[in-house]
Amino acid sequence: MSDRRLQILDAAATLIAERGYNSTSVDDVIRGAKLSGKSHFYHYFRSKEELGYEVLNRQFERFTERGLAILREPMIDPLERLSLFIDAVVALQSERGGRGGSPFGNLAAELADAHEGFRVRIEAVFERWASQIRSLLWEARPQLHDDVDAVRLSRFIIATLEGAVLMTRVKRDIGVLEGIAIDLKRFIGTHVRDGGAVALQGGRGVE
Amino acid sequence: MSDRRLQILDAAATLIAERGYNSTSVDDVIRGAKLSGKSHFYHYFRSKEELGYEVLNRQFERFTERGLAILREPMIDPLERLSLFIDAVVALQSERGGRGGSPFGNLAAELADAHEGFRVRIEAVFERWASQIRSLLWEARPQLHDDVDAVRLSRFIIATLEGAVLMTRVKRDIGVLEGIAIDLKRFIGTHVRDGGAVALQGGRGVE
DNA sequence: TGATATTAGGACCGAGCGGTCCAATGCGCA
DNA sequence: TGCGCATTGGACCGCTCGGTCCTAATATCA
Repeated sequence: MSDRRLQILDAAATLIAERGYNSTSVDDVIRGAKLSGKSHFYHYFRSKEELGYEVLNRQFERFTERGLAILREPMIDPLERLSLFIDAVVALQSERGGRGGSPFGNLAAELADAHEGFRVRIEAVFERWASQIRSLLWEARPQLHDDVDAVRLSRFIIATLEGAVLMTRVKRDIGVLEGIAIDLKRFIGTHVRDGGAVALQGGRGVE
Repeated sequence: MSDRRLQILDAAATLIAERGYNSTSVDDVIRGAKLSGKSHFYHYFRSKEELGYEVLNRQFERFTERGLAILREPMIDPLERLSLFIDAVVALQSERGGRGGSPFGNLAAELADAHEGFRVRIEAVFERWASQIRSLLWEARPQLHDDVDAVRLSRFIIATLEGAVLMTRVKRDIGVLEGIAIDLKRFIGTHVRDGGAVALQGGRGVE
């Protein structure tokens, strides 16, 4: 992948995260990536749609490196990994200063009904994310109650995190996400055999 | 409020829920509400922005009538009301066939960072919603553990529901929302003194 | 009947959109 | 030196956008 292509992708990713796909014009991307003109952009991408697809892929790659990687750390207890992963999501959002929500959730809300091509790609992203959590839960199954439904629990975790990031954006208050993260860990703890006191810190109401 | 105004508001609400605010043109609204032309529309609304604000208000009014009303039913046990409210959210989304997510969540994702006017209005909507849940939790406090944080729990409920509706939209599968609703009730149940077996049905893993 | 809103309908505006095309540069490499 | 590619820069296209303006037709009620 050429440098310029990555440069365009990064500029577009930032803009789309801030303003959404439709409200980010190709001219905005050109300005953001400091290209010389339209022809320069269309030298690298066939269309704005293609750009959008690749931005989504790249955002997921980044998320895989900076967030999901924690789920696969082999030396850490699986449930603690899950806790660290939730912390990482909070930290990632904190870095952005509350603005610019989840790159997936944003596109989902904007395009899920309007653009089938994006919908299926976003669905695939969430599925890959969920499958990572599922395999972690599988790894942790000796510590969990027998009747834990990994599919349902993984969806619950993702939905809650996505919703929490959205609320944080609206209220411009990272504390919202932090509080929900604590409660989410508590909920996961209720699936653990001994009550969840081991790996998932944060008892009821403890800040 | 004149009939025509309401007609425009309803048409716009449907379109904006489906396609978002930016992707709904004034001409679309005119076609949807069967107006004769632009001047006819601008006879009732000063701008598209004003229309958007009033659509948001109207959506919240509708949600107050059809959803939040359950939270205030005086003859039902508060925790059971909360359960019924969650069921109502599921039913509302089910009616829409999985498409068209939360009218608030959609606008939030699309406009929270880009348009301050919308952001503060959406924040107010979520705050009013949260306050209804808080006062219900206050009512239910004899049944709850002493250390339940009503502010945090109400935010958790809203975030999870919003996230779940979004996931349902992406996967086009109402079962996602139904599963998360069950888990959400279970989580609320963990805040109840006797273990939550009374008002909130649905034990662990029971479908 | 006449005065007054409301409704209808279309022409028009400046701006931005995604996208195409073209001509002129640099710039390394055989 | 000359070939080929990346880069620069701008003109241009058809279309849609939010919004304005102006003129009739139609309903309402004194």
